[in-house]
Amino acid sequence: MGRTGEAKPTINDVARLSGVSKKTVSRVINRSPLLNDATREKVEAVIAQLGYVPNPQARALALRRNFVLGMIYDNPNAQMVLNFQEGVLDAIRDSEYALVIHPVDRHSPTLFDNIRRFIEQQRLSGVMILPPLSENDAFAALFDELGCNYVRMGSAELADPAHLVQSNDREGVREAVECLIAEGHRRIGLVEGPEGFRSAYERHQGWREALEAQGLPCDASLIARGSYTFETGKEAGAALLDRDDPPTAIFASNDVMAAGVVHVARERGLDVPRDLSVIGFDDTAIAATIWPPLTTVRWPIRTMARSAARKLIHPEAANREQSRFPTEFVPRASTSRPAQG
Amino acid sequence: MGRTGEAKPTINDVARLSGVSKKTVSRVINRSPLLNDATREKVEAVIAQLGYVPNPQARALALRRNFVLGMIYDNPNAQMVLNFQEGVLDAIRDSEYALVIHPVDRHSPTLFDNIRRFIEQQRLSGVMILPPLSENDAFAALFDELGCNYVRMGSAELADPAHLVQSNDREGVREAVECLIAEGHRRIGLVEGPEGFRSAYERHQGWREALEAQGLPCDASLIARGSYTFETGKEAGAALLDRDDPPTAIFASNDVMAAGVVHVARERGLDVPRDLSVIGFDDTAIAATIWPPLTTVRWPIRTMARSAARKLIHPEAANREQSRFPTEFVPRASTSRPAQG
DNA sequence: GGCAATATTGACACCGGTTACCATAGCGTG
DNA sequence: CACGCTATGGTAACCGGTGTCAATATTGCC
Repeated sequence: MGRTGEAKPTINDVARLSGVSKKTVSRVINRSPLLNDATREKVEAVIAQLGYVPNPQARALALRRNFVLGMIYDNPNAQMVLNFQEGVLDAIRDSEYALVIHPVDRHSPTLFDNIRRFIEQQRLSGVMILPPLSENDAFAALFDELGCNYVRMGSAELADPAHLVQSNDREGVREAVECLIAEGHRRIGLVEGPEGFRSAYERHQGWREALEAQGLPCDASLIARGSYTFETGKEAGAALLDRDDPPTAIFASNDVMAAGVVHVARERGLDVPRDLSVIGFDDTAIAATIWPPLTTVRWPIRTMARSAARKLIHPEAANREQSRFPTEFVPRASTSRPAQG
Repeated sequence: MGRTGEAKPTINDVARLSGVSKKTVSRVINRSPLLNDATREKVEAVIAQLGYVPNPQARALALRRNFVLGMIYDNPNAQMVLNFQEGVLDAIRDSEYALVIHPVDRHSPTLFDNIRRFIEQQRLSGVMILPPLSENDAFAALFDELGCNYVRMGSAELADPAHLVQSNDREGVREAVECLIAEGHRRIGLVEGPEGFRSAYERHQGWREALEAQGLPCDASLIARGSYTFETGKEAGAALLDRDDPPTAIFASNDVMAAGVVHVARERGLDVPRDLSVIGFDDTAIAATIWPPLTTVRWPIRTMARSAARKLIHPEAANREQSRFPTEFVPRASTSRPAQG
């Protein structure tokens, strides 16, 4: 076993002690099939005795590839980012890959330089880009230019399916809003996500499709915009509730904003769900944590992350694997039939 | 600028094009002082022209050190983990360092092997260990054995101050509980954290010290244990509220459990804070998000993370830098005077 | 037993940087 | 003008792995 403080054993030490060449040791490490069992066992014994572990930097240099995946994001939602990280780690567990993370500020003027430097310096074998960054086609161009493999997480049809893992937000929202309609709601508000977000657009469309399918109006006064934060959820919720004719139900484009809507309803003495039904999106931890527990739409972040990581690790298999994942409606206690009237 | 798909330029290309030796290019990269300005400028021009970026793997191999920091954790609290990641990234921004993350399951029987493999394989320049993992002295021994630099994030006095960044949880809790007492509360419950957690112990002691200083009883029936999750917070809260003589205020050892307490109080028709005051710990996003906004104690995770990363990057400076950080009381709306009676 | 075919193994260059040490140029001196 | 010094730059070896290809050992077969 490795002794404290001493230099780590190298492939040369193993070769010398087992009386074979470096190359043979290398073959043992890489499980080359053209190798005598006796030799293999002899070398493996020495490896175990020395506690030898191959140096990943040397390997990366010789192979001209680095067993490191990168994750680039700028996301207000901690739980989502963490779920994603977990999913990636599921995929690389027990492999030689590692995950380096690179959060950025998407409003920074140096964003592109920042990402370029990150990619050039680290020479990753691939990167995953989370929304909303992933919605920007300019990044795809940058990664192509840098010769860096990448996968974008998206919520909609984007250009290049080989570099994409997506969920079907639109259908998920439509299903959720249809449930509200089925329960008798007729005025259903929308707290939509920020301008320029693909996910915001898709969820908006899901809401619209559900209403239009039932011949219900989708007028603009039923829509308020937030920016995926709790505070803006409160503001948007307040704007909708200020109408003369407030909605009896509100769909918010993410859980955090939905929590803001619940919050502001409460401040105004409204009971959720009796006076107002609320539905969120994401099914992050907050959904089950607030009172009342939030009805929401879950998208399988962790599963998608696993898939994204696998695409980077096994590029050949990339195009075979499913890359569109269904969402799931999660009914909880923040929705009910509307109060009559 | 780097052209798409082509092999990246190496130090040899730069040397050839600028008509000097590799070594001279290396000197330029490393800003060696014994170098003619004319030569330097010539080489720098070629570097810019080629878009040359040194290969970090080759560097790591030659220098026998890897510019990568690791972060090991098993934490139920997403916001805390993310804040920590942000802090580390503050510290390594604009440097050549990268951060790799390694979440683990602390109940896994293979935990030690898992961490050992991670360290041996990645050859990091240092790792940061988050609570509750950081409270286990066996890890420190493991890292010492592996010759891996490390910093433990702790909430209490631990063995080795050079490898430790801590916050003063006990004082923070004492201050918070003293505020409750000052408002007139006399029966103050404690939802403590899981057995074996140093942070749980320290926060428990803070509660106890505050009560004892005022001569108030701290009997065991005022204590219920959770495991830092929302569900167990609900259960512990329910246990305390089931007393014949329920507390008028409850301190929960983290925000998530505090949210659970608020939740269960609500289920029983109690109004927070009128019928029950609740204080949490951490000041993660959930604190401001639930209703009513939670009074809590903030520990400066991000600042501490920055400090931890700096300790790993500049080991010489490690012992000079402050390594005990104060907490801060954050009053919000979940506390008030007790209802009389 | 001799030979070709095949299974194993080794020698050596190379990946892209670094360090140790040497060579040369420019310059002041005796 | 030979000499020694400093400033600068080059050469070669090395970090710890990998690929190529040739060398050797073993085996099957006549």
